[in-house]
Amino acid sequence: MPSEKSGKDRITKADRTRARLIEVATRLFQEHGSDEVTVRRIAAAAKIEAGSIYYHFSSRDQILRAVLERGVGNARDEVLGAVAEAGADSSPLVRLRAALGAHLKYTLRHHFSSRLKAIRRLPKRLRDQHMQQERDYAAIFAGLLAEAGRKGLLQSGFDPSVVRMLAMGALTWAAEWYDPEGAMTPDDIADELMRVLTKGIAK
Amino acid sequence: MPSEKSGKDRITKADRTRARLIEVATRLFQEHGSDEVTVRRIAAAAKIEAGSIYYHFSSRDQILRAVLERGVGNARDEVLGAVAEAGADSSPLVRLRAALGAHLKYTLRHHFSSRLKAIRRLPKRLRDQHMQQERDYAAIFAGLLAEAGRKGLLQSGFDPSVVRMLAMGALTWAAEWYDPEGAMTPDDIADELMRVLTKGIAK
DNA sequence: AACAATACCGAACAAACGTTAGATTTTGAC
DNA sequence: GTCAAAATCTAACGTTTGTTCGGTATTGTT
Repeated sequence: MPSEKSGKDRITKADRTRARLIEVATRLFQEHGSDEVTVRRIAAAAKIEAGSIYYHFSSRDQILRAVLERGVGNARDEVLGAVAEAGADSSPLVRLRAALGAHLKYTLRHHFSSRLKAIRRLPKRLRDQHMQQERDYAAIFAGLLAEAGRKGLLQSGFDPSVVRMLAMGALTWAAEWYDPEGAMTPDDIADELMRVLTKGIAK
Repeated sequence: MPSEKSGKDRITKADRTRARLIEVATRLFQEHGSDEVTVRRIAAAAKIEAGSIYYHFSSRDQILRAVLERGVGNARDEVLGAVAEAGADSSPLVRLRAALGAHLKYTLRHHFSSRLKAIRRLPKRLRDQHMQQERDYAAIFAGLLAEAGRKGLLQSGFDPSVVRMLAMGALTWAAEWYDPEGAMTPDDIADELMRVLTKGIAK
């Protein structure tokens, strides 16, 4: 295995190969299910031989771990970016709309949900770590809801955490039925959800 | 392969074994992902040898097909049952609440979502058939929403099919985070969703 | 140019997979 | 009890999987 935490911060060839491996593995995990992707396919897509992968990763699960880690981290960055872009002084509900939209776009782009089921197979230690990342991610949305509540924008008598999970779940699951060829854009869907979320559909 | 469409309606031993195979396969697909369940594990759980399975099913995919078929069929039955129980003359929104509750309960009990992933791997012919079943299932909810619209119970300006998918998705995804040990019951969650769906959360 | 360290190849491994086919047992009708 | 049909067993098959390892290029430094 190549340089781990060595003082050398020079970009070696192994670093590039490792990055390329994570890149193609991520793409393959998106396009096909995470179970259909073999190390040989990853290797082929990275223009490398199968055995060479084990110079960079000690096992297949380590690749999955790297992909998941980068995945959640990126999603968090994108959602936080969208929230920031909405402006810190905008309404919490506007920022929530931005966050949900970014979440949906990321989920669609990376077919997030198909990965999650792989988590159960992960070693306990790594799984816990990933769950923590997931909690941090959810906290963004919970924070916005809480802020809206504090500013008196919300009704009372509902469970914010359940609503948060229902809303995020609705979008996460949207990746299963969303049709890029259809008339709806991701923003349309996010708008629709936000509309239901705020005003409801009943007269 | 045993009796197919023979006039004999006697319950043979193969019928029982076949039923038992579907039963344990269903359970195994729930508990573990559908990809981790091997033919040998199904056989072992059914107290049979691996090779004997091929007396009842011509391939592994045929088992999966049988499981999916029974799964969607049962879900449909339960949802329709809950709707009927609510009374044909009750408000469409009350019946929608009943349908969503039944959907959630079935999803929780059978860990439905974990199965859907396998659909992409199914032979095209079988997949189309299953998609059709899925559409029939969704039509129950679409019908209730449409009826509510016709009776003037709903606002205008939202897309019913998107709302339907968001609502069903929110519950389907609930299977990923629902904690049976927690304070919430499935009915609580269905109530919460129905509350948001109708009244929204904003002031 | 020479020489370690680095990066990768390529062939093999054992294990597990779905599946097959012949032998063997179990079942139900007579 | 007999005997064919039905149901299951048993032992293998050919693949594919993740992984290992000794060898071979490639690289960067002197």
